[in-house]
Amino acid sequence: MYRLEDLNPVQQLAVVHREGPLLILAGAGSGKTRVLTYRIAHLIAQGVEPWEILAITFTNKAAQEMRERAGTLVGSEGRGLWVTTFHSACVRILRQEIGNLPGYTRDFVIYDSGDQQSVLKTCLKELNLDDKKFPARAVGAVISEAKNKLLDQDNFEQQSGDYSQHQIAKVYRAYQKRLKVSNALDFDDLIMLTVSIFRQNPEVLSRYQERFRYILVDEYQDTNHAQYSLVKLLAARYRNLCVVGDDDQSVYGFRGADVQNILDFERDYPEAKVLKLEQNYRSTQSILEAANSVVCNNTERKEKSLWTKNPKGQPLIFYVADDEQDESRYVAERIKRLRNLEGRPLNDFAILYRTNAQSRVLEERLMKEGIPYRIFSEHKFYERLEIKDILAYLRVLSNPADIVNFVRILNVPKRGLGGTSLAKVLEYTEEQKMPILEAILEADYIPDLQPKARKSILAFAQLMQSLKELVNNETSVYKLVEEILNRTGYRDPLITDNTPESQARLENIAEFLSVTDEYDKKASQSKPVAADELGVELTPGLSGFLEQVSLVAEIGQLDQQEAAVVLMTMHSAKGLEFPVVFIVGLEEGIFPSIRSDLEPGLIEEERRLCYVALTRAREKVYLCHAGQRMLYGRRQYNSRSRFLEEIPYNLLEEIDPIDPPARQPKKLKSTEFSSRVSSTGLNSSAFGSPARKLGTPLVENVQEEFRLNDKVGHDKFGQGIIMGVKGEGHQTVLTINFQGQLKQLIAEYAKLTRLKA
DNA sequence: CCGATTTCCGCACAG
DNA sequence: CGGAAATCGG
Repeated sequence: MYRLEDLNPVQQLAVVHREGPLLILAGAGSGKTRVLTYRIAHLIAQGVEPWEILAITFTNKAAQEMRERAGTLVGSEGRGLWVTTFHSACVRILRQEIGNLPGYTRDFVIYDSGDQQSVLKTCLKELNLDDKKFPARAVGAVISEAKNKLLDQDNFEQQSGDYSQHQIAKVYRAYQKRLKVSNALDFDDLIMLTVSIFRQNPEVLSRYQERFRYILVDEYQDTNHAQYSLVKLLAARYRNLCVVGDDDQSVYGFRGADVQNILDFERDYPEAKVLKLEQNYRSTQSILEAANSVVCNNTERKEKSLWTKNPKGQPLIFYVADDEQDESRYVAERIKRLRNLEGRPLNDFAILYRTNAQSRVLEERLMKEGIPYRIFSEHKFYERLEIKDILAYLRVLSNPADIVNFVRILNVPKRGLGGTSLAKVLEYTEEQKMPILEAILEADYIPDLQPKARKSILAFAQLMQSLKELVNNETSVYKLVEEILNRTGYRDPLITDNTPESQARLENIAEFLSVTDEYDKKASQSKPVAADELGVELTPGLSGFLEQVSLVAEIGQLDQQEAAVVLMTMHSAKGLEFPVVFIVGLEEGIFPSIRSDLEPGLIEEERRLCYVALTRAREKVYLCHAGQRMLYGRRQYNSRSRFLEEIPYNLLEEIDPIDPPARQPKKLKSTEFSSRVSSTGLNSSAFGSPARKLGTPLVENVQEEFRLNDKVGHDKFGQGIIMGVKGEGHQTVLTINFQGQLKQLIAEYAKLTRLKA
């Protein structure tokens, strides 16, 4: 059972709000998952049927967490409730409504980005496009972007202007054609085509509108246009749409997320109720204040001010490293000391970086120091070569038209069938317009094949035929995979090899087998009983298994409970929290990334990322800057990240209080922030300003008109207290706390009056 | 056709 | 620098 008393007043309002649109602006650590799950429980308690509720998240992890937490609140009352990702919801709808998409059957397969890539390469070759001018990756990105904007191949062609766009429009068309031949959809299609079916078939849409009378969307700031439209369509009738998000945490612009969706919610739904969850339960005041003062430099954002009842905590610690080696040494050393001095377990620590390339040095250091660590999101289980191979067998068996996966396995293991034979097979398949797996049964009629190749293809065809019988006899997935492995001899070369890599592959295969076994067992229990099964219906058999795999992409991570420091990008840290957080590489050109210099708006996204990173921490934040850094095989000299300058000085300390006080721990001198080295790595003298060493004061006579903690008055913002002083003379920038609202003002222009304390 | 060698290229990323 | 793809030679 759930208790409303466990929630703060605003959270309660969010939970009990019943009819009509609701926008919940949920700051970092404000208990939004709690609100969402309680809201689901409350709706059900108020008599809403669970199957009338649709809760959408972005990641499987979030969906699973929400399912579990909702499950403990409502128990078996939750049967029929949908708590899923956008993609998984769309797949379920599409399996049902695929009849509205000519050319597709319900066995359709989902192509991942790798599969997508190989289809694109074929298309580019077919159209004789220079793959230097049109790299498959880039073209794929354009097509994906188009789909996220709901532009199908016709719309895209219409709105394409220059030559290059017209060429891409051709590729787009060819690409869709090839997907259809393979009875395949890519991830972006799942959303775009669901929307398209809804738009073209009002009676279909109507059924779903009637069913999902209450819709909840998590991380609404991350929705792209297609997802936004999908939600809008579904909610159009009952308008019981509750969206939760934080515009300050929108960091996925690069994959089509549009912050405007959340900013415009009140325009789309004028009757919307808006609630702000501003109490943070996670971080210390210092951390929160630092995060706020960084993000308040952004212009396009909803005003909000996070606060907390938590203690002030210690200042954020700032370390200037010589280079990336020194940086990693510092991090490792700090972790060791905090473990010794404060008895912290390894799981307390997270190291966050901007790009994956930064992880290696850290890894090497941790390894050397014997500190157990775990890299979050190394490449995905289902994307490993051997797993993809086995999956390719399964996919072709389930969908005989699947060309990409056919190509993948034709010569795996080695059957002496290379590009030449493959081309002939493909040509024949295209002419005959039949599924490729059926085409090769007629290998005798395929022209121009070498006798050896012909024989080999026929043998392969018969092998697949025999495996297909197993599928038809509803053999368990486990048994099927075992038969594939045995009959193809897939593991033989790995066993012979006996290298560490081949050993790892064999282990992965063994793990895959246990995944299939688990699936067989789970799916055969017809009723979802346990609470954690809310919203997951497993179809027994191969197709159900494949769907699960396509949508989940990551294997249940149960065995990763062992204590270890975690390393991850700031992006993947979103939604997580740690007692101690290290943020490394605070350098212009790294973080913020080099690209934010030119593209407008990008810097604001980087700043939000900084906000996300800082607010992951509960107790302590360590910030590192390296004066020089080896990256991508070249040495870079970067100046300090502007984000460091945006944190008020009184919240930063350069000497960690856990150090023995050799000298008095000093506050950072503001002058140390004013000098910058140009990001080209050359010193700035070439640009007119005199070369000088970092740390040397720029201005000799500092007029200290305003000092920390001075009380000041402003005719617009009222009374405030100075939280930070940065820069000198004309450039002095003050960070002022006006009743919880942090503002950064230029002292010279702000017309401030000094008040007596 | 296959393995070895060279060349190329580089943000963030779930589904 | 390191991984993936392209190219070369047997």
